[in-house]
Amino acid sequence: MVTLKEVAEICNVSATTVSNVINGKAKTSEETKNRILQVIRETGYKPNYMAKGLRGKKTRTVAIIAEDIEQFTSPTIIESIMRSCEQEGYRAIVHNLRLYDRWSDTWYGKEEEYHSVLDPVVKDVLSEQVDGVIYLAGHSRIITSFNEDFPLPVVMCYAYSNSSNVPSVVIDDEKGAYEMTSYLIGLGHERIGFIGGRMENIHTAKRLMGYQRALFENGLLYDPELVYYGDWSRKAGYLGAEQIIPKEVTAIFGISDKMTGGIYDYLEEKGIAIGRDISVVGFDNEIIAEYFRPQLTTTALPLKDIGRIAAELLLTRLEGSNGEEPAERDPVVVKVPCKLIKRKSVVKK
Amino acid sequence: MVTLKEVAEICNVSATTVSNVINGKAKTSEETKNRILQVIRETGYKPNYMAKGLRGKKTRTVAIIAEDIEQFTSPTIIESIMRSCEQEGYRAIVHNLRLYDRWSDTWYGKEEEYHSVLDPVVKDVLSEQVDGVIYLAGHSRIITSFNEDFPLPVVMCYAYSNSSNVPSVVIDDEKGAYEMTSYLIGLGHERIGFIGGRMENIHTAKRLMGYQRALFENGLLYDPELVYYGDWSRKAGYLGAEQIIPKEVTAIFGISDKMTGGIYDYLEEKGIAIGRDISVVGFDNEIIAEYFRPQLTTTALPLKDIGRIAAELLLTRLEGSNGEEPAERDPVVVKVPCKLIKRKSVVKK
DNA sequence: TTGAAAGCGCTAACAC
DNA sequence: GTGTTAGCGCTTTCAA
Repeated sequence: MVTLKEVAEICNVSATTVSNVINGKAKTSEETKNRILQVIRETGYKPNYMAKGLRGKKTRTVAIIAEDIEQFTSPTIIESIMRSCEQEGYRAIVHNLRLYDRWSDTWYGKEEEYHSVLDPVVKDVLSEQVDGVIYLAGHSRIITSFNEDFPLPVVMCYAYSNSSNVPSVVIDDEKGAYEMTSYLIGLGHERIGFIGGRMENIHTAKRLMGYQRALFENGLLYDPELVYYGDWSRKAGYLGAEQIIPKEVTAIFGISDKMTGGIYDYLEEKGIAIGRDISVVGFDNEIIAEYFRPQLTTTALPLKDIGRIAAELLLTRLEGSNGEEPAERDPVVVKVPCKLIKRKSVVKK
Repeated sequence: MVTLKEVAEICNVSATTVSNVINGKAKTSEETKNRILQVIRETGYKPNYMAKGLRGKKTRTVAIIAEDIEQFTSPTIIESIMRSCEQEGYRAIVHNLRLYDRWSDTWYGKEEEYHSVLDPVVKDVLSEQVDGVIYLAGHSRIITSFNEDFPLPVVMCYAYSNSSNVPSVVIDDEKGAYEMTSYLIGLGHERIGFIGGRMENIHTAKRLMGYQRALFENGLLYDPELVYYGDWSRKAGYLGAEQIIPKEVTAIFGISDKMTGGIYDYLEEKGIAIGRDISVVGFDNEIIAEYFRPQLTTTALPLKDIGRIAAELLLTRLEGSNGEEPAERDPVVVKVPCKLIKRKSVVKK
C-alpha cells in the first residue's frame, strides 16, 4: 500500500500538504491540489486507518455491540444502522457477544458471566478508538452496563438504558398491542385471549398494557382468565390455546409469531378453522407469518426504523459535541411505532 | 485509557519491558513481571489496538466481507466464523456490502456497480491491517474479485473462487439433492418433479445434477418435462407446480423452502393433500419449513460447518505462513455435506 | 501557501 | 534482564 509520504515525494511536496489536501484543512493552491489529487487517484492511495486513528481523535467509526447476531431482529437493524452510517461517511463495525450461543437463555441475571463476555468487548471497542457505540440487545430489558462516566457516546437499541445520557430506541410494544386489540374489537370481538411471554418480561408487560387499554377504552372488562404466560416457544402457544379456548374466546392474540404457530397447531388439531371459526393474530411479522395457513395477521416490527433512528441519534451527538463533554440531559426513550399487517387469520364476528 | 508508557512509569521500568511482559517476548525476572502484571490489572490497561496494528505486522484480526448480512444464510455463518476466531484468539470484523439493499437482484453481471461498492471496502480492509479476509457470498457463483496477487490470504465462503490460492467453502449441492432424490425413490416414487431456480444458477445446476444422478443410478429415465426453472420466489413454486402436476408426478422437489411454499399454495388450492396424495420436499431448512402444514421434509444447510471450516482454513494459513508468501497450491474446494431432515410432507408410494 | 518537527502508543533491534 | 533508540503513517502546531 502506498503511503502519504510516498504521495508527497512523488508530488515534491511535504506530507503536511498532502494531508491538508485530503482533509481540506489549510488552503492549498489549485495547482498543487490538483497534482496531489491526481497522484492519489493514480496510485490508489488510501489513508491508513490505524495511523489516522492513532493520531487524530475521530475515526468516523462506530461500534455496534450486538448481543446476538443470529437473533431474528438483529441483521435488519444492523444493516439499517450501517446504511445510515454510510450516508454520513461513517463506518460501523460489529461485535457479537453471542450470548445465546454461549448459554442459551441461562445467563439472565448472571451478571458475572455476562460481564465476562461484555467487558473484554468493551475494552476492545475502547482500544479501537471508535467515536461512539450502539448496543443492540436481543430482547427488551433494562441494561445497566453503561453508566454515566462511560467515555464514549452510547445509544441503546431494542432495550432500555438506565443511564441519563444513553438514549434508548425501542419498539412501541404498548401501542402495537393496543392497535391490534382495537382492530379485533372493531371487528366485534369481545372475548380475546392473550398469550404472552414470561410475566416479568418487558415486551409481555407492555403489550399486555396495550391490550388492556384497548379493552378499557371500549368498555370491555379485562378478564385475567383469558391471559396465559408462556416462554415464547411454539409449545407455549399450544399450551396457552389449550387453556384459553375452553373459555369461549372468539379471538386469540399471541404476542409472537412463533408462539402463534403453536396456537395454530392446537386449533388445527381440534378442527377449529382459523379465519372462519376463530380469529388468531400474532406479533413480529417474521417470515413464517406469510407461510401460515391461513396467512397470519400480525404486527410488523419497525426494525429498519430502529436502526436508522439509533444511528441518527448517535451521529448527531458525534457531530454536535466535537470532543466536548456531551450535555447532561434527561433520559431519552424513542418509541418506534409498529405496523399492523392484515392478512387472512381474522374474521368479523 | 491508560497507556503502556504510564504503566511503565508506575512500575519504574521501560516501556520495552512492559511490552515484553505482555507479549512474552524476552525473559523478565519473575519479580518485575509480577509487579507489571499487577499494575496492568489494577489500572485495567489495554493495549491500544491502533498502535499495535500500526507498528507490528499481525493484528490477529480477520475481515469478513459479507455481500448481504440480511440474507438468511449469513448471520449463522458469520457467528460461526466469529466463534472459531475467538477460540484462536482472533477477532473478526464484519463489512456488509448490502448488495441486495442497494439493487435487489439487478446487479448481476453489472461488474461496474459491484466494484463501485466492493473496491472501497477492500481498500478499507487493507488499510485496517487485517491479517486475512473471508468473503461471504449471498449465493453461489464464481467470484473473480480476488486475483493471484491480492496481498492478503482470502477464503471464499458460500461461493467459488477462480483463483488458485483462494480456497472455497461451499455446500455440497449435488450430494444434497442426490440424497433427497434417492430418499424419494427409495419410497417408491418414480416420477418426481423438480422446481429449480434460474437455469444458469449454480445451486440449480448442481442440484439438478444430483437429482439426475439419483434417477440414473436407480434406472429411472430423466424426463426434462418434469423440471421447471423459476426465480426462487414463492410464486415460482406455484407456477412450477401448476405446470408439473398435470404430468402425473407423485412427488415434487422444490429446491428452496420458499419456492416450496408456492407448491403448497397450489396443491392446497387444488385440494391435493400433501403427505398423503402427494409428496413434497424442499431445500434449505429455513425456519418456515417447520411451520408448513404438514411440516416440510427438506435439506438442512450446514451453515455452522461452513463458517467453522472457512475460519479454520484461513487461520491455518495465517499461523503457518508468518508473513512469507503463501505457497502456490491447487485450487481447493471444500464441499460441506447437507443433512436430510425428515418431516411430514412425504408418503410412501 | 507550504514545510519542519513533534508525537500519537506501540514494537523491534540492538546495546548495556 | 532491562533500557535506548528509532520508526510505523498520520495529523498538528508553529514557523517560514
